[in-house]
Amino acid sequence: MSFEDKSPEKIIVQVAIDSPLNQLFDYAWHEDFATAPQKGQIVQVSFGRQECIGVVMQVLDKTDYDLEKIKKVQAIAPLQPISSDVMAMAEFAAIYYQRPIGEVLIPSIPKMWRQKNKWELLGKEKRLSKTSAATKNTKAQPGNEISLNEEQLFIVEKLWNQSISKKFSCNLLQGITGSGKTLTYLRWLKKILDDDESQVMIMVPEINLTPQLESSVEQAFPGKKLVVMHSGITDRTRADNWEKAHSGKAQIILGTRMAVATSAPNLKAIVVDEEHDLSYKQQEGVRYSARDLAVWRGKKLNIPVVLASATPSLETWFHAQEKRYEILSLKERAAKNAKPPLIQILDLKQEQKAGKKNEHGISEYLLNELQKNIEQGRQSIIYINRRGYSPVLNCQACGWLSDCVKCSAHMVLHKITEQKKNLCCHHCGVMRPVQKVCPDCGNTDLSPLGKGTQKIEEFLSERFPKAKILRIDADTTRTKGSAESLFSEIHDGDADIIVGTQMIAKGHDYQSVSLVGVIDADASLFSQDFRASERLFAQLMQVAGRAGRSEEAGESKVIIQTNYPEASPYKYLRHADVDGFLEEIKNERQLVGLPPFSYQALVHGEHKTLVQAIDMLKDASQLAKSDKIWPANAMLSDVIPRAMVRIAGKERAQMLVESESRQDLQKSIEILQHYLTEAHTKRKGVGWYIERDPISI
DNA sequence: AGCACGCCGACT
DNA sequence: GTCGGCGTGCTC
Repeated sequence: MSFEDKSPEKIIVQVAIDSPLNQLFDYAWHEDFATAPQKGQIVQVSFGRQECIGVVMQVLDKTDYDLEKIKKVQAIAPLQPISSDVMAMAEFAAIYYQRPIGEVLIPSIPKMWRQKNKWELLGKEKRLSKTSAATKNTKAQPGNEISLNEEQLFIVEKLWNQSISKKFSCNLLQGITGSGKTLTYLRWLKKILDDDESQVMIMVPEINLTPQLESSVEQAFPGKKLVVMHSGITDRTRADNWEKAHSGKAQIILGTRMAVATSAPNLKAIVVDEEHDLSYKQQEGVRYSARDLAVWRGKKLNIPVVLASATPSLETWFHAQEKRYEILSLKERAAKNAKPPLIQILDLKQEQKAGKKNEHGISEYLLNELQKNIEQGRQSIIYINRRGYSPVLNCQACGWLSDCVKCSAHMVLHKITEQKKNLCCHHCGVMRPVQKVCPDCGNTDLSPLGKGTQKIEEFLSERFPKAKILRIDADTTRTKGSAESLFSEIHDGDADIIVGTQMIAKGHDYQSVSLVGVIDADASLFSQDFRASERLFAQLMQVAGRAGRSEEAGESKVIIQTNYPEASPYKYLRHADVDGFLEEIKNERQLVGLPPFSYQALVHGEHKTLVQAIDMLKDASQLAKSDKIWPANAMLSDVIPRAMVRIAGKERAQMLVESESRQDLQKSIEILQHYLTEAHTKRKGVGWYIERDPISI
């Protein structure tokens, strides 16, 4: 090659790379490439001393960078460009969540597609194992469709009309447990899929907890190709599934929050099931809300979006009230004769006054109900949202508590075997054997304070020695397949009592559970977080829904123990009054100007020392507020230590940015980002990030 | 963020 | 004499 080659007509592409640098990098399009560059193409480039993959963001005929230093694109992935809606969504998310575009886009591409040496392998068909499942699926069973009730049919029709009109619309599909939300939206999607080209996306909170979901959705669409996208599948499967969606070969994309960025050329509908679920919010890296992005994507594509929930998030519910979203309610229980469970709020103070016993936090009344239920051969659930044996170990002589060295949290006592107990920090994961004596005073009488699932399990097995008790929490479901086998034990009727955390509330139908007992829910009433009561309500509604899903269960009862029966979540739970509850918290929020009546972003800072973390945020805050273009409408709070100051040895501080105007909030976080970047260079070891729409503050 | 280069301390 | 500590500087 000679210097005459430096023709000015060189094609330049701007490439997004997975790096924290907030910029694109210019590369020359290799003259040997047979095709012209296109936005969205996945390419391999040399970046510094490393080889990495990038995405073409723009095609230009010149560069502002030094032409001498420009490198050539090395290879093009054997794939179509990423669909334009995903590209646009990534560009939006990069600005909205204040992260470089590459950090948003590149991680959404499966790992194997990010390795050039795997490209060829991925083109080849895998072994036959998975294809047999597909063949099984083609065995359609026509006429086997469950017939919908009038309410459901009406909604299917309404959604179908939206599909025909080819316009964006967002729908809140609100219906109590057992009202057939899933059945309803599946039927609508099926109509869409009558067109062989069409694709649909279904998002669910945590698919690993509902292994049977995949097959049940598959059965709903005989002859159609379904792929799943979640963290529980192998890299190879994920790469294959992504490609099938990306190329249009798969019609149904079922997955968790990560699925929202799956490229799909013919997407015609998006469903976000259990839209209120917090797992839609990514809590590390780019802290996006998959639900919000799904709505954005639907709008971009001019297709209908369905947000389904029995207990919608206040944000979604409010949009529906304000007529920005269409509200589709399912008010009837689908199964005839299935009666809603009786919800009792049990006042523990009254019980105590009446001299009733309360063993291990379970009232005499609840114990008696348990006893009755066992005698009748029915299943019961005891819900306690705390895993482990006991939340803290305490020295009664000197008051020592089992605190974690690296975190501002107690270490939780876990029973490993009958004899052996460990202390474990739920925040940094540190685990150590429990000491025999108090490290401060040498006292040998250390006692566990409070109770978790293990302690309740232990107590119940002493109290009901003949009953079969199963515990379901993060500890018993850690290994692959263990959740599945536990749940099938329940379905087979092997368990009399199920003790568990919120894990038991998600998705599963238990046919013969007729008693749900909630113990120790009060703690979240006093949380700093303004969303705590909303969460508690949703959670309890969901566990309550586990009772009486079928006629088999007969008269079902939900007993919620509390010291504060007048607290609003309990008040509305009594009559399962979702709208009443949401109306009340909406009014509260309006009064104090909290979301959805304002928009928020939380600026996090972290460092080994709290002072440094705080100072850094303070500096940025000062600079930002005195900037000429700082919006008058944007409020910046004081810098405060986080509720949990220390995690894994890092001290954390925060400040809140709030505005009634979305645009002004955007403006202000851009200003803050600018100064943080400056301030950051002046300090070493200080980390920061801006979290848009924080779920807990 | 990676990954280099670069210039000072305890080891075969 | 070298391995390695992490300071700072760059990535089209």
